[in-house]
Order: sequence, then structure tokens, then C-alpha cells
Amino acid sequence: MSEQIESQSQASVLLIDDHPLLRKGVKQLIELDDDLQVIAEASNARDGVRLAEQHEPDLILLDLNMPEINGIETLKMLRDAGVSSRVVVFTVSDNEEDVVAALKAGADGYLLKDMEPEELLANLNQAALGNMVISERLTTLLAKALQSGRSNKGPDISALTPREKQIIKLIAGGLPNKLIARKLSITEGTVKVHVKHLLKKLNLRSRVEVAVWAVQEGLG
Amino acid sequence: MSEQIESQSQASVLLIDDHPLLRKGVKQLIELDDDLQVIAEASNARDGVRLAEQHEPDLILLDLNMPEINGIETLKMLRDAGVSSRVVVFTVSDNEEDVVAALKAGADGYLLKDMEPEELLANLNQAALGNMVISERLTTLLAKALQSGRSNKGPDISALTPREKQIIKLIAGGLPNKLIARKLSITEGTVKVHVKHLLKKLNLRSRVEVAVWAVQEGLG
DNA sequence: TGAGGAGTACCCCGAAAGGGGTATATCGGT
DNA sequence: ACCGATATACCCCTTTCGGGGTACTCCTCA
Repeated sequence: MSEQIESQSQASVLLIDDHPLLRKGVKQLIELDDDLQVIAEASNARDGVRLAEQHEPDLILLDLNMPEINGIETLKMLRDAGVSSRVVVFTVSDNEEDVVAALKAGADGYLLKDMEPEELLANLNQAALGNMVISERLTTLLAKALQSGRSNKGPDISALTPREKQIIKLIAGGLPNKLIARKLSITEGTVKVHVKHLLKKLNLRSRVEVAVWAVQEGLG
Repeated sequence: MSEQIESQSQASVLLIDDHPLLRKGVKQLIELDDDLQVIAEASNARDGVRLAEQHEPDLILLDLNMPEINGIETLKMLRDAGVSSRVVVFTVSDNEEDVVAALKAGADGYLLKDMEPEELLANLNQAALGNMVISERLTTLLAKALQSGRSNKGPDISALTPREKQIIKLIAGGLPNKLIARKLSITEGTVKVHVKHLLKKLNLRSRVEVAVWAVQEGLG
């Protein structure tokens, strides 16, 4: 296609982070680099997605820990909205779950906020050029995650309690909460508690997604 | 110590049978079970359908051999009336035609009246929990019917319109109505119209059942 | 020309689902 | 003896689903 006709142009960057001070710092840092340019900022997911659709930036720097809608969700929203920008997660969390979830969700990079400024700039330039960037601190963590098997597609069943796995199978049988409650001799309210917990753990949005995933996974 | 204060977890049962004595016996038997409760009785199809619409019981126990309107017709009337209760046929007939017709018409179970009382209770409980129950005597018969081709397992996709098939695939993708609407550029209300039509045609009870069925069928 | 199916859109309504809490009891391990 | 995980039950609330209806347009087929 007709990408990149002006090959010497700056790469546009969208910042999505709920900390104004950090945004300001990062923006100033980026402006020091002739190859990068901040074209918009958002302090929450909704604004971020809207601005991303509007500007289709080359690069999106995305914070994970935001109120209301977290970074992973934001990333999925961006992908669902058809935003094809490179997305680099930029966060303080070196939690394995977060890293794995972000990469599974299609992040093009995962950088920690305690990086040296020069190193951050170098990494952002690499990301803008289409290379995947990962903070060095995370390499061993990623290796471990890979070892332990579940490095591939889809949600992770390992964090689930026995009760939650049991309820997933019943959901995959098409049962509503009321029937699940009767089958397990507990109240419907308790079933709903389990359902909301497992939805959170699996990072899924509804019982329908749970059912589809479970059936495809062969749990049924 | 918040133990089971709720306890409205009994499954409601509607009896439709033209034999008063048998109804009485079955009712007494069911009342022995804490998990089941007879909430209405009918001695003919018309009353049965009316009471089913009125009470929307969890379970309907339906006799096949009734005057004027037989059980199969009653079952179809119930489904046409939008009654989503589990329906278990309860009869003396081990005739293959009847069994196959009942199951094709969407029966959730087929039990013979010569069962042991304890076995009947166990089966009714299973049915109330959403499991299909079939008298063991009928298994060989069913196997034979299956061999001879006219198995007709599960819902039938042939009656669906192109739009409905399209929406089924999106449901099987885990999408809620709102997103389906956006993807098809129609209103959410219209999506809901299609969903309720296809639920009726497939004789399924919720979008979760649609999703599970579609995934297992390889659609999507 | 008229009937009927398909698709769209809207109305109303109740039930189900889901997300946020708080609270209790049990069980293992530090 | 405390702490965290698990499981249970309840409260609040909003959103989503599903079923009933009417109505209009566009086709197709008899």
C-alpha cells in the first residue's frame, strides 16, 4: 500500500496514562527526540480509544494501572476498534500475569517505568520501527512463564479454584446461574460470586465467552 | 453463620396427565423430595398449556396418551406458547414412533410409568437440573432409531435465514447484541429480534446454549 | 395483484447477568 | 495465633437478555 511516502517524518505517539505528571515528563522526554512526536494524550481508556481512532498514531504508550478500565482491557478495546498502531505497555508492574496478559492481548512491547530516560527513548524508537521491545528485567520472568507451558493462546486455567473450574463446565453446558446453584446445592448469589471471580481471572467479558472458550478447550 | 436462609431452591413441577389417581400418586411421591414441588396439575392439554404459561414451572411431567389432544401435540403447543420449562414425557408407551416423535418435538426426557418410584424421583431431579433423562429400557430402541438414519440430533439449522446464521456465528464469537449490531450496522433492537427468532427455531433457551451448540457444530 | 417471508425498527416489560461491597466460616501454613 | 485462600451468603446497583407486540419496506411467487 502507500505507507510511508514521507520516509523522514516523525513517528506520532499517543500517551494513555492517568498520571498527569508522568505524562508531562514522558512528553518532554519524547520531544527531545527528533524522530518522535506526541500528538495526543489521554488520562483514561475511553479518551485513549477515541483519540487512537481519530489520529491512528504510529505508537501508543499505554499504562496498565488505570481506574475503571485497566490497560489490558484498553488494549483489547483498541484492537477491537481496528486501531493498528503499535502498542507499548508502560507500567510499574513486573507481575508475570500482567506481562503475559499484555503480550497475549497483542502488545508490541512491555516497558517498566523505572527505566533510564535514554533507554526508554531508544526502546520507543525501536518500537516505532516495528521491533518488539521488552524491559531486560522481564526476560527471566518470561522464560519461566514459557517453561511452565501456558505461553500460548487464550486465558489461563491454572489460577482457578476447583469450584470455579466446576462452574465453568456447567456454564459450558449452557446452564443459567439458577440451575447451576441447584446442581451444586448453593444459592444463586454464590454462583454469581464465583462467575464474576472467574471472569476476572480469565479476563473474559461474559459467560458466553466462557462457554465458547471452554468448549473449544475441550472442557465439557 | 449465614447458612441457607434463602432456600427457595425447590424446582417447581407441573403435572399434565388425564389419570387422577396417577397424578395423586406422583404428586405424593414428589412431595417426599425436598428439592421438588408440585405447583399445579392439569388433566388435559388446554389446561396444561394455560397453567404452564401462568406458572412457567421448572419442570413439566407430560403424559402422552390423552384424549382429544395427545402429548406430542401438547408438547408442540407448549413450545409454540413460548414455555421454556424442561418437559419430561411420562407414559406407558415404549413405542419407537412415540419416543422419537417426543424427542424430535423437543422433550427433555422420556420416562416409562413402570419405573421404580425412587428411580423416578432421581430422574426428575436430574431433569430439573437440566440433564436429559431416558428410561434405560429405551436405550437399545434409540440406538436402532439412530442407525436407521432419522436421528435428527439437536437443533436444525435448515430453517434459519441467512441473517440468523450470521448472527449465530457472532454469538458463538462471544459478542453481545450491542457489538453484533455495530458489526452489522443495524440497531441492537433488530439484533434482539433476530436472536429471539433463532432461539425459537432452534428450540434453545439462551444465547449461551446457542454459542455452545454452534461451537460444537463447528460454526464460527 | 396480493400474500407472505425477510429485514429493519420501535414499544413495553420482567428476568438474568454482572460488578461493587461486606461478612462469615473453614482450613493450612508461617 | 495470625494470615491468606476458598467458599459461602447477602446487600446495592446498572446493564443485558429475552419475549410480547406493532409497523414499515422490499422482494418473490402464486
